[in-house]
Amino acid sequence: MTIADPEHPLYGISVAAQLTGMHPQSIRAYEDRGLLSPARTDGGTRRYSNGDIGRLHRIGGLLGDGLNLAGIEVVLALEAENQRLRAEIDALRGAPEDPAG
Amino acid sequence: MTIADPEHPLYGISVAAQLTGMHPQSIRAYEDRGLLSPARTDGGTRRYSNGDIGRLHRIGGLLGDGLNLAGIEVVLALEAENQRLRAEIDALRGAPEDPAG
DNA sequence: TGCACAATCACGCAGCGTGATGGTTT
DNA sequence: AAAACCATCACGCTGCGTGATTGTGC
Repeated sequence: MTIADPEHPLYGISVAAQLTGMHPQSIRAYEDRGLLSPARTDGGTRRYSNGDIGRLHRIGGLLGDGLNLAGIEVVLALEAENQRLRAEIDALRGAPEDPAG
Repeated sequence: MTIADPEHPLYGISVAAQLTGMHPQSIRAYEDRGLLSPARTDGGTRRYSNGDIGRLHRIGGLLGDGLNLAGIEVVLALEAENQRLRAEIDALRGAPEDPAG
């Protein structure tokens, strides 16, 4: 069931805009800054996955906190690394490998 | 030798400005934003430690990368947490508890 | 065929740097 | 008494949101 994959391309940009409360132009600007990389159709139209929507929500939260795009880029990278470090700690402690089972 | 303590208050704001290449007004603005908390004399004059200077250098680096103050606040917190997580991993791996011995 | 999309330009608002001012600490 | 400090105001520059435009994909 690849359709349930969080990275499966599902939405056009206007739907992504509705789901996130963002302006389509803003979403394109975030992509220009490298904050996300949605899939594209053969013709070049963007297709957003649920993972992309989640990432846009995180971006919107950080924007609401007053961060600019340069800061959001660094923060997202640090948060990803942080998550990886926490997983490593769990593994070293012998915790269950995957809480989602 | 408390004088060697990296948190020992040493410099006035103009010296801190020289050491970091920053404008004194900017340094005060960073403090207003909660990015650092230098010591104060009884009269209220700021005194910067070497730790404060290092933090200002890090702030300057992030500013050079285009981050705004809101982003720098989040990044510094994430970097501190990141460092703590790495130390925890080292400890779990049986590395020496304190490299400074 | 029509509607949504792509890419680009223009304008307005807010954050930040920095100079100026007047009073206080060292 | 002088020099450095404090806090605050004012102005200019830049990043970002967003509307308008013209052409293309679905």
